[in-house]
Amino acid sequence: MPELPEVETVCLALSEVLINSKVKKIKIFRKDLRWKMKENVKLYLEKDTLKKPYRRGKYILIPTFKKNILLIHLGMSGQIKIIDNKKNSSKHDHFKMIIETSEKKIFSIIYNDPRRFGFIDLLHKTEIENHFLLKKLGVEPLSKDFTIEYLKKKIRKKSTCIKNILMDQAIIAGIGNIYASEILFRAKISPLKRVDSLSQNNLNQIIYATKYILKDAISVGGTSIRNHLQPDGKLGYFVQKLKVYGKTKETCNECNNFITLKIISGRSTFFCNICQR
DNA sequence: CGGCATCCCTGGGAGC
DNA sequence: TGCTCCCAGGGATGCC
Repeated sequence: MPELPEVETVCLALSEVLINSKVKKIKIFRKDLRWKMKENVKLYLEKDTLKKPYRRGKYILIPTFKKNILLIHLGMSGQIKIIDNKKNSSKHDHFKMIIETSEKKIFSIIYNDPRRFGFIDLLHKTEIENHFLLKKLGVEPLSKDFTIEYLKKKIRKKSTCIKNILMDQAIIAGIGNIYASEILFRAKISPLKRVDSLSQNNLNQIIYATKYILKDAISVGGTSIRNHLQPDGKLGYFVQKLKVYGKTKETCNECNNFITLKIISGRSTFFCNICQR
């Protein structure tokens, strides 16, 4: 499921219950996710108290009072569930954290991931800068640092198409396959357009569209497709606002031309070949 | 170095 | 209904 807006939605939902919650118990059902989960996740986290979660790219980071950080990546199929403590665990629940909130309520936080492309890690606050996954990440697209100067610098000497740039986590952190298509439709630029042929105006359109689409998606709880739900079980309504993603049997709402599907770097890419140039 | 293919894993939907 | 095939929102790795 999870691109930046979905991960942000998860962070917001976790913030509601996690801040100042005490970790009563950790249960690890499976360690072999994308990388093997370390034993210290359980050792260090139990009895610690959690602080406000935040997001970096598609990673969720949950700091603790003992200056550790719980790092969660949802991969392709990972979900966080906030549920009643008494509920039985389901298939593909790999990690469970029982917490007691500052109001003495008990919840289970579940990490469920059928494909196990996700990852859970625990690191000390000081290790954040050098973490092998986090240190590669590019700019936050919703931050002030995502500027035309930044983008120009990053695409200099590159010849690949703009869609690959939007999806490159080392350049912009958090955009995945759905939002790359939606952003480029909004910007009216073809996903196939080589970055060395983009005008100043094109780059500005891309930056504007990126911020617009991501903010809009966050405001409605992300996109629910393929069973992905928000942590409280609610749907994310951006699925109703998708203009091109998965719409090959439908027409462009601007020009009535059928939406085109093309595989770019192995990923399905949707666009209107009339409106997007 | 850049760009692309391949691989990790399971489930759901399409098509027969 | 049941089987097979293909596809899936991520990202590291290895090859050219």
